[in-house]
Parts: sequence; structure tokens; C-alpha cells
Amino acid sequence: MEENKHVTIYDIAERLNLATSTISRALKDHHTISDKTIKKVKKTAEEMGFVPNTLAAGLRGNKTRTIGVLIPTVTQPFLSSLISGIEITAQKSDYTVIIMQSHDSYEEEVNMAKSLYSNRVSGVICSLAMETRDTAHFHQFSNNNIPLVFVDRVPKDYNTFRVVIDNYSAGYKATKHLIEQGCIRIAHLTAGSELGNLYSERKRGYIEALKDHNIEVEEELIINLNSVTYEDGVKASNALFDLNPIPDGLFAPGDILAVSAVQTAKKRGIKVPEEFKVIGFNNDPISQIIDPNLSTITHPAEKMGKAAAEIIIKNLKSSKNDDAKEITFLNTEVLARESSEK
Amino acid sequence: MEENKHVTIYDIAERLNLATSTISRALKDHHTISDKTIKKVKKTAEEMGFVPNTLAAGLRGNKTRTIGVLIPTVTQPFLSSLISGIEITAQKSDYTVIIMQSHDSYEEEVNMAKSLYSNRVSGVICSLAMETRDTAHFHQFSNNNIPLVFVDRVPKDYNTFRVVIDNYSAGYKATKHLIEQGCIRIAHLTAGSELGNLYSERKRGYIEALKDHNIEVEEELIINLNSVTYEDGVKASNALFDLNPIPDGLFAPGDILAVSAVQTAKKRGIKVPEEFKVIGFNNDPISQIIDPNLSTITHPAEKMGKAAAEIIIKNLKSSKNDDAKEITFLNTEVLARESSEK
DNA sequence: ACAACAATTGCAATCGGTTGCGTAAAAATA
DNA sequence: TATTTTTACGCAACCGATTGCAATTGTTGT
Repeated sequence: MEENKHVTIYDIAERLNLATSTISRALKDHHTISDKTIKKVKKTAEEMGFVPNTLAAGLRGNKTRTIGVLIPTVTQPFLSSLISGIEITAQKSDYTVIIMQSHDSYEEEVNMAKSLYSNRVSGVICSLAMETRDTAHFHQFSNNNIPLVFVDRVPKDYNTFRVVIDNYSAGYKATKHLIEQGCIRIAHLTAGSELGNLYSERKRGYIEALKDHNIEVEEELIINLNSVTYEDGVKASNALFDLNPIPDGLFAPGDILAVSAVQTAKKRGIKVPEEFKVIGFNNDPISQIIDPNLSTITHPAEKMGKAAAEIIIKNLKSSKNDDAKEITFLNTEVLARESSEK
Repeated sequence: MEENKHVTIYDIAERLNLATSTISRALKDHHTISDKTIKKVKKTAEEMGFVPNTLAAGLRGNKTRTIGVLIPTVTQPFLSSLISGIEITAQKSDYTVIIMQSHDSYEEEVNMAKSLYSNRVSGVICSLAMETRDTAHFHQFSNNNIPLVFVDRVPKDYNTFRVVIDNYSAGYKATKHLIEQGCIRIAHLTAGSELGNLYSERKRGYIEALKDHNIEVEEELIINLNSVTYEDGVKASNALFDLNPIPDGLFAPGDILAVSAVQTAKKRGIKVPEEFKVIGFNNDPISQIIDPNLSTITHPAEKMGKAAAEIIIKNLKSSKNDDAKEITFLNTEVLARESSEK
């Protein structure tokens, strides 16, 4: 059994009769090292199969060129696209991305945050867990000048970078779209989470849109969900369809919910969009699979990821600690498809 | 601006008038340290906000309790479920998971592998990129006694652990199911990739099933795809529906392909399942969204992830270098739904 | 030929835990 | 009381790359 010990710069130094400092500098094209030596060192490193030990470099320099990503789960289309965007940008600047999932649990989020800090990540991008009520576990980053960017589900009162969409106006747009398609009794599903209150923002947009069009806000058409799942969506939809008369439209703040409504409607013989128009949120893949295709609100996941990563990297470069932590708003659009056709 | 420097064991040692070695041991409940001291150290560490520096520990001990996961992308449902499984198991044993995406590119896979090695991960779980033709970039793990587990898309000739399903028998089962549902002219989509030849295995199962049931294998019913995408699926489906007569069944080795076939069929007025039965593969979420619901083959993603992580952890514990690298086969099942009903 | 300066390379400390070995103090045994 | 054993803790080297500063060699000017 061949047991190649890791090759270090000491091994290279010994082989070439040079100091480790010279090896280290040569590998980074330091200007004080002659071209001849640089070439020789790189060639030998290659031959010997040298791979730098990130741990040693990180320990010494106290910077790891690693971006920690802390999100509820990777299994949601929005979040996996977010990761994709982060990775694309990170890779361009030679940063490594490490991903941790909180599974929407506060406790896990706290643990993972500690773990990221323990790994001395250079920056952190986070979308809060549903359960999260306080943000004390992020102070360790802020206090140590580690750039922190919240994305999508962001705390309201934390002075750091944020990359979001305008959930209020998105909710407004979605509702307005249904109104323009002829709906006059529009239902809405919503969910509670104190910190990253994006659902309440969407709801606020929904209500404003109704008011602006002189449509009465009916409390019985607004259903509060425990969780944004297919099952809860079905339950809520059935409650809506038990009403007499049923609503003629639905703004669901997530495509899964919208899909559950469409399928429940079909099951009960309610025609979408003729009798019941639906608009979802996120533009998940399923929105184009379901029949009828789902109208929805675009959610620029990849762009948000890229923006977040860029903020981190820019901040790391110009390490000036300017306390202007801007909020980046990205655009959303109504994607009108079959489920809301006149 | 509060600039809390990282708290180290030296800081704790100084405060308590103890040696760093004592602090280090106390924090790990070493038996040579008195309970009194342990309690005191832990309390002070907590108070001072001490978080261990993983880099330092990893550098010294040459082990990081980190599992590297190298997969094509996190955006595929199968792979994100795989990650989920890995994480659940890893977390139980207090391992950290770091995820890297190859985006099905050979070059990126090589780079990411190097990066994982550079980060001195304790073990590696990998599903090969489509492009990958050789596996030399994994030698660095094998040669240094870092446990390596391939999952799903695995190389055939590499002596290491593998966690897979029996693609041959899955293909056989899928095809047999269609035959039992009355199909006699079953089409098949397939794709090439030399190393992780799971499509060719599924195709082999398809062919064997046909033969066993005395059905002629017609080359024109087998379409070779460049990529397993919705677009290519549509193209292939159209080619099949241009045939006269059209096939009466399709075994698609992926749910996206199956969905594209179903939707293309609907567009052309071909009734599913009456005129054309379909079975997919993977049991992706979309398989339950599409109408008619898709029959499919289960692919135990989460279980595979758990199994892979367990192998890594077990191997790390009993660091005995037994060269018996077993292959773990997990079960698949036919999930009969509407798209293949009689 | 010699000072002045530039171009290269080496020395050694450093980052923060970990661990083998040594030692002092306390407890047990003779 | 003297001696062995146990308990509890300290000393210092170590992991591998980085970097300020010193030292060496080479080049240019006069």
C-alpha cells in the first residue's frame, strides 16, 4: 500500500536546495523571485504532486478565501439556484463555497453559524431559517469584520448587507394582474415567520392592490398556513372551495401552494382558469410542468446569489470598514401563463 | 467599531493561569484533567466567547472531520436529496459537509477535487461528471488513505467504495412493467457517458426485458440523446411520434425526459396512457405534478447519501486499511401511476 | 576598482490547537 | 515516616505556509 505523505513546500525546498520562503513566493509569482527560479519551482512542484495545504495558509494568514452559505435547505429550487449563482461568481474570483443547511431550525442555524466561524470563512451569505427569532449568532461575524450578507429571508433590524426583492410590490403586482384578468374575489395564502417577514410583505401588497382597485378585503379569503407545503396548500384550497361562492382567483406566495390549489381545483371539477385563476410565486420548474401552466412571479435566484457573492468579494478586497451596508433590491416580474388567462 | 480579536486557548490559559495544553484537554474532557478544572475552563471559554479554530486543529492533527461532496449540481432533485442524506448522517457523528459542484465538467471536477484535497477533507463522496473520462484526479485521495465513495454515477474500474442501484434490473423492471400493461412496441431514450455508464445499463435491462418477452428490439425505437434535458426530450419524442405507427410505450431513464414526452404527446393529441404509456425514472417531484401522474422508478437518493456517509465515517473510525472496498446496492421499485395505466 | 544600489534568496517568527513526555503534588501503600 | 502510585498539569515541539527583515550576490556608475 503506497502511503504518499502529503508533499509540502519543505519537500520542494529540500529537493531544490532553496528556502521554504522562496518556494512559497515562487508559487505565487512574487516579484522578488527570478523567473528562472519560479519556473524551476513550479515545475518541481508539479512533478512532486504538490498541493498547497489550505489549512496552514488559512491559519497563518487568517483568511481562507472561503464563502460560507447558510440556508434552510438545498432542495428548494429557489435556493439551489441561489447557490448556483453564488458559486459562479465565487469561482471567478477563486473563492471556495461551503454550504450548510439549517433545515429551517433555529438550533441548527446557530450550530452551523458557529461551525462556519470555526472554519474561519472569509464571508457569509445567509437566508434565515423559518424558526429563527433572534440574530445574536451572527454577531461573531459582524464583530470580527467578516462580511455578512442576508438574502431573501432577511432580518429587518440587522445592520448588514441585504439582497432581496421587493416583496410588497411583487405581491401588489401579482394581485393587480389577477384583477386585470377580471378577478373580483381574490383569495390569498400567507404564512407567519417573525424575522424574515416576506410573506407578510406580500400580503401587504395584496391588500393594497385590492384597496387601490376598490375591492373589499375579505378576511375569510385570507388563509394563514402553518407551513408552506403541498399538504397545507391542499387543506387551504379545500377550505376556499368550500366557500359559497368560491373565490374567482388566488394569489399564492409560492408555486408549490399554487400547484396544490390548481390540482385541488381540478379534482373538485373547478376549471382553471375559467372559474378560478391562479398566480404563484418563484417560477419554479413545476410551474411549467403543471397543466395549465402556472402564472407566477419571477424570483431572480441566480442573480441574487451573484449579487450576494459580489458584495462579499468586493468587501473583502477593499477591506475598508465602511459602515454603509446597502440593501440591494432585485426586480421581479409577472409571468402571465395559462392559469390566469381571461 | 468593536474589533474583537478571535479568542484563543491562549487567552483562556492566561486568564486562568493554566497551560494551553490543559485548556485544550479540558475542552475535550480528557481524563487526566480534574472535573473542577474542566468545569472552570468550559465556563470561562463560554464567557469569553471562545470558538475553536478548526484550521489550527486540522493542521496539527491532519484530520478535519469534514466530508467533501463532489457532484455535478445541487439543482437536480436526486442530488439534493442525496446531499440531504449525507448531511443527516454526518451531523450525527459531528462531521461537517462541504459541497462542490462540477457542473458536469471534467475540468471543474479536477479542480474541485484538488480543492477538496487542499482543504484536507477527511473523506470524499463523489458522483462523476458526465464529461469525466478518467479518474486520475482521485488518486490523491486513495494514495493518502482518504476514504472515497462513489455514488450513482460511478467508475467501473476504480477500486474503492461504491453506492449504487442496480440500473440493469431497474431498466428491466421498468420495461417489464410496460409490457405487463400491454405495450408491445416500447421506445427507449438513452444517453452516452463512458465512465458512469448507468444509461447503458438501463438500456441493457430494457433490451433483456424485451427479449425475455419475445418482443423484437427495434433500433428506430431507441434514441440516443446528447443530453438529458427537457429540450432534447421533446426533440426525441417528436421523432418517435413521427413514426408510423407510433410506439405504444416509452421507458425514459429520467423523469424530465418522461415529462417532456408526455407533454409533447398531449400537444400532438396523443392520449397518455391510452395510446402511449410512459414510465420515467427517479421519482422527482415533477412526476406527481404532471397530469397524468408519472409512473416511475424510485431512486433512493437520501438512503444512498446516508449509506455513503456511513461508509466514510465507519472507515475513518476503524482506520484499518482493509482493501475490501464493497459495493452497496440499494433497491429500486416500480411506482405505477397514471401514465402507464391500462 | 570601489561605493551605491538593485535583484534574489534565506532566516526565523508566527498563526492556534494538539500531544508525548516530564514533573510536582496528593493519595495510597509499605 | 519513607516510598510507590496516582492524579493533575506544564513544557515545548509540531503541523505547513506566510512574511518582515536581514544577508548575499549581481549590476551600474564614477
